[in-house]
Amino acid sequence: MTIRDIARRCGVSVSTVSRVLNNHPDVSEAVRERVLEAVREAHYVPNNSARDLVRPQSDSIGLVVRGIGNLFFSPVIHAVEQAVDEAGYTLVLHQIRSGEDELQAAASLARSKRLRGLVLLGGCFDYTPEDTAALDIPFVCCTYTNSFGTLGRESYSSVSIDDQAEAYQAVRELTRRGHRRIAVLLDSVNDHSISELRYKGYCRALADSGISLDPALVAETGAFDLASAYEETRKLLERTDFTAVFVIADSMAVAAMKALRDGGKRVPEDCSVIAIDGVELSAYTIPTLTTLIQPTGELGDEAVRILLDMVEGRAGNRHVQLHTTLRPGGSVRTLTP
Amino acid sequence: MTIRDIARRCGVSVSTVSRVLNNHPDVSEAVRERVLEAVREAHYVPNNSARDLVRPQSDSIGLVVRGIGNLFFSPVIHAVEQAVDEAGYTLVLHQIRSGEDELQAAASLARSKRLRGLVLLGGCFDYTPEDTAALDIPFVCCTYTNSFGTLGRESYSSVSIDDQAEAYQAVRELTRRGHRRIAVLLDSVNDHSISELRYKGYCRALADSGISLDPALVAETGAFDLASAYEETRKLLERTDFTAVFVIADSMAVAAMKALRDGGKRVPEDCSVIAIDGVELSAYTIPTLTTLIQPTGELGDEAVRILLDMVEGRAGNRHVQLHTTLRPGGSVRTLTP
DNA sequence: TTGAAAGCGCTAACAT
DNA sequence: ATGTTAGCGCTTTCAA
Repeated sequence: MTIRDIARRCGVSVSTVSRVLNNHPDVSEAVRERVLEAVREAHYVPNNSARDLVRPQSDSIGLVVRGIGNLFFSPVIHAVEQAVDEAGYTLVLHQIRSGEDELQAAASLARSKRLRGLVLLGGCFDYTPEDTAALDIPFVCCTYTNSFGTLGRESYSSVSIDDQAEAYQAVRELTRRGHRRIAVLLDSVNDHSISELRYKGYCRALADSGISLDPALVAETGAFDLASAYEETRKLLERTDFTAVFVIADSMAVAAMKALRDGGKRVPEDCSVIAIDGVELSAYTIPTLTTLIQPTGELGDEAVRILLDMVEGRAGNRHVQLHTTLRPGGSVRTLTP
Repeated sequence: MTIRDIARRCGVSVSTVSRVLNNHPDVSEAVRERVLEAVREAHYVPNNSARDLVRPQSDSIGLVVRGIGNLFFSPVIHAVEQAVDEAGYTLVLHQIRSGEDELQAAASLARSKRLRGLVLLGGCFDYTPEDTAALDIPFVCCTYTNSFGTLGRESYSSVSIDDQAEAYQAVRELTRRGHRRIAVLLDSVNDHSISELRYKGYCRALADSGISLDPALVAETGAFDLASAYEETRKLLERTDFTAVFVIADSMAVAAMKALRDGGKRVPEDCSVIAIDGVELSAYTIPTLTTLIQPTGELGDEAVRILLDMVEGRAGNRHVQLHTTLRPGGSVRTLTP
């Protein structure tokens, strides 16, 4: 079933059918109706490949996500989808594995799908100009920046929170409430990524509070999954004692709270827990997780706004930094000596 | 950058480049090397649209998901992706909104992307033959069956658990442990979907245990989100009393446990909770949720196996029913009178 | 082993 | 208002 079949059925030319299909105004109402009817009854759907091939440019925006299952990404994906849709573009969602190179994947996707622009979700923080060379369309790093790479700020766009500053705030919230033995649960202290940034914020907060860093309080999971977070927290408990833990992500914090409880510590009576992200589910843990909520909807909206400004030539690249909001929860208590 | 540019750069014809790109054997090693080198340095990626257009059939399998954010779907999507990949096909992931018609979306996707087959995740349970008429390629309903539709069993494939039977098991687990005032938390008793099936299992289990159905114990949320689950559980608590709740999904159960706690009930001391699904996170609630785990990996694997058997003509349609496994958890206690 | 050329389904000039 | 036709980038006969 092609456009020619429809044309034949209606006794018109292919261009007329094409015009109807693309909502061009110069078609008589009668013919338009006839064509639409034929399209409907034949269940005809235009072949996108042929369209893409012939159109000067597509209306596709790519979204490359590392780990669609990441709880924190869900609302961001949703927002991006909505924003792209509202702007009249088509979203092409592409998920990659943790091992895959997102820039490589993005470049392939961009060329094969003729993308106009790209949103990268959950990518690396250390691109070099060579890495991004293959990407010849506008792109926005969503939820991260190139803090560890050599990519100039003028050569890419981003929307994110200030990971270091927010981590600083989270830990300061603990010191403000009297905690001094504060552990940190993270992926790795030098992953050149989110862990490292948030770890720096932790260190700076301790320093500013006159607390010296105790390596025993640093728990590295080496991964982002719940099982490792649980395990590391158990080990942490056996290794040393502390009155609070700063966890770099909500999901890990859920596992950490479980580990604390299984290790005989009540949250928040014996140990406080604070995290960053703010996934919906952590509002339903017992106790509710105290966390710095990322503005997921705005992150997605803003990413698309920046991208389309670039795509449509309204503006050049830019970097936007958003802020978190403290969701008080019940996992942090004030220490009264 | 097209195949012609590469051809020119190497001083060969486009057909030769095409042969190299498609791993045809009849190219001299020298030329092959030269072409590959040019491809690499030019960052050339073949235009997929052009390829799709000219190839008799694509190597694409579609996965249409309603709600990518659904925790329970994550591992299934992962498994499908892996299986499709391993079989040498390309997965096209398409997420739809809750309002959208998945068959409509699937049909469009199928035609525009020339899909060979489709996996439907989280679709409706009540298709009619007319609904699926537009779908002229093999498809598999993953995690559901057409229990409420008029579609003949011979005209589609499915992989799922027996929702009614599994719900029956879950509730029987409660009655076996002495519970008789058993509430149920679900979306709707007649949604012609998963809720309705699991509700039937609940009713049957009560009947078989000689317990009469009390309408006050039936809590309908009207939606699948956490907030509604929480609210309905709070209302349930005010309305009547009970010693156990059967929740039709893990995610809702997490919210329910919170509501019970906030309503002054300890789980499992004052109220037991059992659910179906088995998402990773519910293993980290306090207490660990007792639930019937769905074999998510197998659901995905089997869906792809069935689909490819159909696509490659090895076999016709078929229906596979898998079983859940009880994850004991700590949210159910035995009632000792 | 290689090249020339047809044509996949569609859109957008350019004609009429 | 409608039709004719030239490609878009690619794969694949068919010929050399």
